Amino acid sequence: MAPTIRDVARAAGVSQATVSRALSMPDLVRPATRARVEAAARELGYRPNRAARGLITGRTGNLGLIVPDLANPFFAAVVKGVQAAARAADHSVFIADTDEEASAEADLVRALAKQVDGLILCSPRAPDEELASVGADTTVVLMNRVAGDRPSVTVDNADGMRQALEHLAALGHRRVAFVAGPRTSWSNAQREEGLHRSAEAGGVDLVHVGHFPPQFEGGVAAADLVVASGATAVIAYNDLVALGLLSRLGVRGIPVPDAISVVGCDDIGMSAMSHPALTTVSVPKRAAGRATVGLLLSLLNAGPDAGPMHRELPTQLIVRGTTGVAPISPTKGSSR
Amino acid sequence: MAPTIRDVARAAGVSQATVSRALSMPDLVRPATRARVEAAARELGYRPNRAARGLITGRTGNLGLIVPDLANPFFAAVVKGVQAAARAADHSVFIADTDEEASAEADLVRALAKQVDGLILCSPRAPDEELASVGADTTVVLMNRVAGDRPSVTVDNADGMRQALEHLAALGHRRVAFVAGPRTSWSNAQREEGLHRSAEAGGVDLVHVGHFPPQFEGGVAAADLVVASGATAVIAYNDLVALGLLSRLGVRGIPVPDAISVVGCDDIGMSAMSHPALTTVSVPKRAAGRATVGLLLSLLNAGPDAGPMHRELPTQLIVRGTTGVAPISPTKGSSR
DNA sequence: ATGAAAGCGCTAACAG
DNA sequence: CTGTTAGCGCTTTCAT
Repeated sequence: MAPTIRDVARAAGVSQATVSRALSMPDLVRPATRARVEAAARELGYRPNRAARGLITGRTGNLGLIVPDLANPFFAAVVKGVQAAARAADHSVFIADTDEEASAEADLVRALAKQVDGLILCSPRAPDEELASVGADTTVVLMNRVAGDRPSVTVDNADGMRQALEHLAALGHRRVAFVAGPRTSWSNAQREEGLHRSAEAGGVDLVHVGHFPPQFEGGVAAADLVVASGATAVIAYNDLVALGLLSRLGVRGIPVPDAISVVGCDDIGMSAMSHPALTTVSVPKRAAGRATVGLLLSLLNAGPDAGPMHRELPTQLIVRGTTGVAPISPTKGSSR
Repeated sequence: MAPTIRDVARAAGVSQATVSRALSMPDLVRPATRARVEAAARELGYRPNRAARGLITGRTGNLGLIVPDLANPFFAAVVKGVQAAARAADHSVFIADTDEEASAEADLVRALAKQVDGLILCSPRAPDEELASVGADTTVVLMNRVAGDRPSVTVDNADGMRQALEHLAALGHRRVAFVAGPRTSWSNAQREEGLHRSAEAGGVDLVHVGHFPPQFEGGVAAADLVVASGATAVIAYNDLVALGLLSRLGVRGIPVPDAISVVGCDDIGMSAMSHPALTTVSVPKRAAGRATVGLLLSLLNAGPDAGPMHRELPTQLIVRGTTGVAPISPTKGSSR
């Protein structure tokens, strides 16, 4: 049986209350007493039971994180950022994966709400209305999503798209395709919107290519549509899709970037490894994870008026090998 | 304030104990009463406080999972398997990432031990001695590692290597390199050993190429050594390394599989997407995660004599495009 | 500065 | 079948 605070109290010859104080509010006990308590605690290998403490303080020291898909390297990176920040603040984190199913989100929130001080919903797929009703009994902050006036951390998707489009325009591209991600993704909406604005401003034709799952396979499936669209460049919802695009273009023998330029989004590790390396809009994944934990913690510690409830992190285009000058004669309708 | 069991009891006009029973041991209360309780609970949106329950039952309903690196797709897949199985058993899971640092493992175990019913250490990097002392106060099961008589779930690494080597031998390869992973990885040791045995049996020369980090960069760094070794085929510690190998070979203009064959291990999603697609030893990642949760849960429910304390899952070679017949004149010492 | 006692939300005897 | 009582490990008044 693990030692309890009573054991320590007995060993140190003080009351439970004193042990409690010595350990969590050290300046409330005489140094000599504190030393005795600390010695006894160390001796016995005492570790306070957080659940019991939580029962009374109302704080569990736990955070929850819900993501659409852990197998997606983007979310894996976010998780690492969240982890690191939580650990630094001496919190543990529950992680749950919805498998891209919007309906699972509310369930998971309910399941976790009672066991955590706060919850991070990363890129939630549920519609705004549903999101609004969720998590009444715990603090929740959104990441990669804005909904009502829920606190949130986002990245500047629109600006990233602007950078990408200006880069392509500067290379002479006048017809650019966008391979859209999940319909329910807020980031996708942001990216589309940013793209439309920039395309208009820059006199670029924007071709919208269906919605595809945010995975390699999505890109593979989208590639032929992109080619047929006559675009000389394509921006993908994310790097996974861009990589799928690259793969299918390779199979069809369409040279990148000579015949068509490709831009991804997120800058997952893998994208630097493709051949040629993928030009992509880098998103600060780890930093966003850390920032979200920071926001959540400040909310918990200082209440809702502790500062700004929204934070937006910058994005940055990274030019690598998949973008080049537009071909003289666009590959309109055929690849020859 | 969230409703407590008292609120429900009052609303239903029964005692707390009856509510507790109605909800967790339904057959101990009269159907009519049960219905009243259930109605009241639903009405109030009552959700039992698991921490409070845990305080008395000694069961938290939480599991802990510690992995070396969430950004590694292999572990991401494992995590998904663990997640799914835990959720099915109505358990939540704490996940922690050690960043490949062996010393972080013990700390994390200590931090989590009190809050979980059991802990899964996935591919722990700590030495056996250290592992033995860890987790006295909670049930821990190992995954991808055997240490003492700790319960564990592993995969048949040696057999996977055998399959890979026999495949290569059948293609005429007589000199095969192995790019080793982390020195502290048990899986790596298993793979090396399996390889040595099979190489001896099959009359194949095995060349051991240093230890490299289990990442893309590791493979990039190893490629030139492999080429210089005169091997006509190479087996990598894992797919990430194999992909790095492929990349560097591509840069050097060495055709795969014509000049050299490449085999990976793990079968992470990405490996089917390379060009050519990677031949690899598939490891049942999700299934291993599920099996580990199963073992842990049976340990918790039925005690240490509930059945076998070790499970080994099979591995399976998947032949794709990076392996082919050995070149007539091996690329001994040079690539021309 | 320290101790005694109350109680967080829940379940487990033990009566009835 | 159901209510009463005790108490899990801890923090927090309230005394002293």
